[in-house]
Amino acid sequence: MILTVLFVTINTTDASVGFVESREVLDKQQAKSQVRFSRILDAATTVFSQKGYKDAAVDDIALESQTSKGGIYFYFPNKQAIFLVLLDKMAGLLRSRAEDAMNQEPDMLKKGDAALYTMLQTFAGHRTLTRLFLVEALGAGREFNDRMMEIHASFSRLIKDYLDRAVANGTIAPLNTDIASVAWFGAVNEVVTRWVLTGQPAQLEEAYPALRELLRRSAGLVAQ
Amino acid sequence: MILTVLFVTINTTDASVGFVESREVLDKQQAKSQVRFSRILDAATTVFSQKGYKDAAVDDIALESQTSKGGIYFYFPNKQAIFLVLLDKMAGLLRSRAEDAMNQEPDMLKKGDAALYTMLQTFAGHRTLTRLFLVEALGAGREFNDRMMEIHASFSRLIKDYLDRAVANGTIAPLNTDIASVAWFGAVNEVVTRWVLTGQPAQLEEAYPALRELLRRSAGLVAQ
Amino acid sequence: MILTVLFVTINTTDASVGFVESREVLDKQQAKSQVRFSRILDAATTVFSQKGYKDAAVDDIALESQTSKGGIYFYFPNKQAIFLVLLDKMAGLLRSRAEDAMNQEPDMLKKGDAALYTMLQTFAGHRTLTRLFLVEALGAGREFNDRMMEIHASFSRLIKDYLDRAVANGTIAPLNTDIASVAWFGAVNEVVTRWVLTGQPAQLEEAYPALRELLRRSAGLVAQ
Amino acid sequence: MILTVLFVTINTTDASVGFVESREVLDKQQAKSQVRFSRILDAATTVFSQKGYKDAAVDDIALESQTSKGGIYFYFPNKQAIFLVLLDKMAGLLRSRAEDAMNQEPDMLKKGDAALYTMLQTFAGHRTLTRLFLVEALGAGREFNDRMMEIHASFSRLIKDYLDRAVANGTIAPLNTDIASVAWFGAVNEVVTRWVLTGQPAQLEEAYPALRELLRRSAGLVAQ
DNA sequence: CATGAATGAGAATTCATTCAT
DNA sequence: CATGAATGAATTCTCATTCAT
Repeated sequence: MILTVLFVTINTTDASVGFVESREVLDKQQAKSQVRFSRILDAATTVFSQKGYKDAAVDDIALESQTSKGGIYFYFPNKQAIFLVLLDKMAGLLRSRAEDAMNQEPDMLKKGDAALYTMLQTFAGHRTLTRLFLVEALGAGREFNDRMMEIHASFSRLIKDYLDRAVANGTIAPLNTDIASVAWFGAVNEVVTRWVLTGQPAQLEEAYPALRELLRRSAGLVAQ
Repeated sequence: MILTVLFVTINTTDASVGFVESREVLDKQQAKSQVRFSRILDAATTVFSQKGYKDAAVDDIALESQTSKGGIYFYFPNKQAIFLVLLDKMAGLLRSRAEDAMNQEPDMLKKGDAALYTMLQTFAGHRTLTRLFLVEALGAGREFNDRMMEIHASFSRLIKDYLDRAVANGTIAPLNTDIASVAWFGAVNEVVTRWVLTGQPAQLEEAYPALRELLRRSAGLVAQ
Repeated sequence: MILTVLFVTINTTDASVGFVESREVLDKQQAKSQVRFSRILDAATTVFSQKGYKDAAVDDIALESQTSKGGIYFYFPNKQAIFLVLLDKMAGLLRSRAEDAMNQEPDMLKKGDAALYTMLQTFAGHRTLTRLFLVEALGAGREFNDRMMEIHASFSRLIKDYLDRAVANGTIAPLNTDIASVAWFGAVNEVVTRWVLTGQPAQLEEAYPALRELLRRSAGLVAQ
Repeated sequence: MILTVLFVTINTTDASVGFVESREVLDKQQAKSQVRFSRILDAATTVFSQKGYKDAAVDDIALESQTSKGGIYFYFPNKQAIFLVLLDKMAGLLRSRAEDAMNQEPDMLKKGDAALYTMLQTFAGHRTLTRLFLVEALGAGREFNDRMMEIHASFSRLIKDYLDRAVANGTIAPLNTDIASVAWFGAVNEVVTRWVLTGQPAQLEEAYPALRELLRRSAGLVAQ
């Protein structure tokens, strides 16, 4: 790398350019690293999703990502770590999209609708990640259960916060938001899981109206 | 094993007696067989629930059931079969209890309540089986997903039938029972899953009132 | 197995034979087990001795012992255990032979001679085990060092006891038996190590007279 | 490497100077090279001594020496070479010190004492190198055994020469110096090995008087 | 010259399944 | 029928070595 820098320096008249170039060189390397990192994650998504966590071999991921086994272990300490990164990625994606959708909607009632629709949309747009998230993750082993429950809990909490605010707000009548939030999450979960495993409904978003109606009513709201 | 018994017989009284009483012997043997079969299933429940499907070794089950590996392979063609029997056992238990509860209740509305309460009760009484059913089963591998979806579907259909009848009945207003049944099942699922993995609520049945209220309302019923 | 027993019983007139045969059957199995166990140990001796502990693959031992890898892991929990068994075997062999030789010799001075000669003889008769014991064991890894030092210490202690008794006895004049015993052990060690690695002297026993003289003198005894 | 230095030069004063002073630059570079070379050796000493040859990773050495893996492979063709350099370094150190000590002592008897004391002192002052030399080296693999035996032999020869001269000299009575030299080396070896592995005696030099006495006597000398 | 990403050939260990006894 | 020895394919992870930058 220093050689590269020197080469540039000698061939230019400005040393500072040398540093600029050096930055670029570094960037190029980092970019390459990034690309490979992503390629591994993509491959892992595919493989985990196809074979399940336990049945997926690191070799499979290496093959799929066009890397070597050693290459994968350069980026990840072990198989589990890959899975966890994927899980967190999906959870983060869902959370941020849902929160964004809610923030952009001033109306309290419509906030919930927006979040629900956004989540269905996000799931629909990442079918393999969704499979990982809803199907493979729970049974992937003792070590993952805690993490999964945290993630589930974080979504339930998101819903609970919304419901609590809506109650405080007077938008909806008081209800057991603890159970309600868990149940809501479960309801959406199951609809999405069925879609991911059986392909019903063909377009996940088709479930939106009925689901919205259901959740609204369960919170004591009459359809308008 | 018959031979074993015979052997004993031979050494106690008379070999011919052994043959004469072979019928009785067979029964005895069948009973013994049954016992061993159950012992294996119980052991499998424990082990699968503790380690998960993939991490559970047939040796573990053999140890726990006080049999030998070979013994297990006499009763089951392979490891997967044990798991499937367990799954079906739990599904059957749940279904029959829920159906019984509904049949015993003439009032349409209360049928649903009874089914819900019975299911929570059944889950609560079989925590390890529940864990298998809701946590381990999904991620246990490709081969199990279809079966699991069938089971999920069968419960959703049970709910759907009930809702359809209630609609036809005029008990509740028309609604998308396809989505509703799946969502209901998911809602209950998630509440039970949380309980199984985190121990909340301490008594699963505590969730009943809130859950009942929620589901009722979602079907357009006002709490009485 | 029971079948075998029965078969025998039915075809004989004496039930007690049944038991005799059953014993024999068991013995036959146990004998087979013993044979395989030994075959693995022998193979391990060869392989470890040829390649060293670290470079020896369990696969090599499996090949050499005409077993499968799994077969080896049925008898030993891991590679290390095989090595330790071998080490203990050699240590036990040496110790017991040396002690026997000393016990059979009433004369104090000759006890030492007998022990020395016996050890040289034993080493000479088990060249590969000796290699393991003196060459491979020390550098085989942190976990083995403690054990090796224990073994070394046990031999030094054997020598020290002898020296102490000889001193108490008046056979030899007082000396620092702590250092002397370690040094003696080291002296013999090195002579044997050279033999094992370079083949000098051709017959290890050839070193006996000089070594005996050396050790005797070091204890303050004049050659007779 | 010159280029690297040039780079620095360019950025500090004047590029042309860089070329003019290229001699000096080369020296500077060589010095830097030397430093890095030593740093790698020191790191290797530490790491090999801590983990053993096989368990030490080149990465560990790179980390410890604050270099990169590639850097190490610039100075050494492979891992084995590092170890051999270390071995030769220790052997050379011991030899030269022992020989110096002997040369500085005119009295034949005291030559031996001086050599012994110097060796103990040298070992005591380089505990990690000693560990490498006496513990790790033997079991490090087939390839090292020959070299180790050469080293052992070279020390034995040193001792043998001394003994032969002492015999020729009339200082000591004739004895089998071939075996005696090996035994002496082994005796010292074992005392040092025990110290390195168990920490006994706390100060290695404490063993000197007893050891000296022992060796002297074994050569037929009465303590004065 | 230095760096560290990349490779790929193993290594130890596990385990479902079979089968002789 | 029961047992447990035996198999061997599969799996995760390691690491010396190479080489583009």
